[in-house]
Amino acid sequence: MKLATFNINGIKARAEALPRWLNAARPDVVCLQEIKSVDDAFPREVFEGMGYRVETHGQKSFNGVAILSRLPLEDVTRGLPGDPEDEQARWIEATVIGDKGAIRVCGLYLPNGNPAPGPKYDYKLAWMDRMQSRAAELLATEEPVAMIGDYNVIPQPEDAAKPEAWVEDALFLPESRAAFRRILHLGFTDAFRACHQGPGHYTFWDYQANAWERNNGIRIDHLLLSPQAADRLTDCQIDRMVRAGDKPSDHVPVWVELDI
DNA sequence: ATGGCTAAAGCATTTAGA
Repeated sequence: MKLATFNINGIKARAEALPRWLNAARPDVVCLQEIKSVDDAFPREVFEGMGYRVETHGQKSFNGVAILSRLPLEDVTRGLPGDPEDEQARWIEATVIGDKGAIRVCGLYLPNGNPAPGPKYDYKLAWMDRMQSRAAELLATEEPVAMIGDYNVIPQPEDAAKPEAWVEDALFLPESRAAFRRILHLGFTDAFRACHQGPGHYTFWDYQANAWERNNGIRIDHLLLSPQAADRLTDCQIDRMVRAGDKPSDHVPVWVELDI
């Protein structure tokens, strides 16, 4: 099963680039972030025509997540538990039925949190606390689980081309990184780091200041696997050249191959 | 502190991203 995450930065703006990548990469399942669309405006027919089931959790203008799957989906749920007041569309879950078994897939768009300190940063940390609770619940099932998406966290200095530029940013502050590690240390595996070590691996390049041309990137899109999923991991790659295409998102896809 | 760019809402400019 090929499972991918891709922050597309607007479904309308990616009307050409997203189908182009799907046709080339042929993922079985992809979790999308920042669809920036209400559910009714999502062009589901385009993807249904390519053989994908479409499940969206959108809102007007900002945020919004979705799951596209060529495999059957069961028990789709929308929203991160723990705060009934939270109206931001950043979390969707579904059980994907693979050839050899099932996996619970969570698609997430973790809050940016800038400027820090401030209410947006407080929201980010509170959201990560809620995510940790949900992650612990899912681990307790002892089933394969993948939590994949835009985490808006740079885990380590080697995950940024210029770490010194991020020291006061919500993506790299010690509190953000500690909250990320608390989730990881419940027992999840960072799929990319299980397959690749060292610096120079990024998933986001700013549109400004020729960041792509200078390879001034950061690694903030992650796939975290429960032990039962990590045991089935055979490959993980960043599709970095998508950033060089026409009208690209500022993020690129990251995918895993799982023997499920 | 800002932000050289991009997207969305909506029609001029603001908000948000990271």
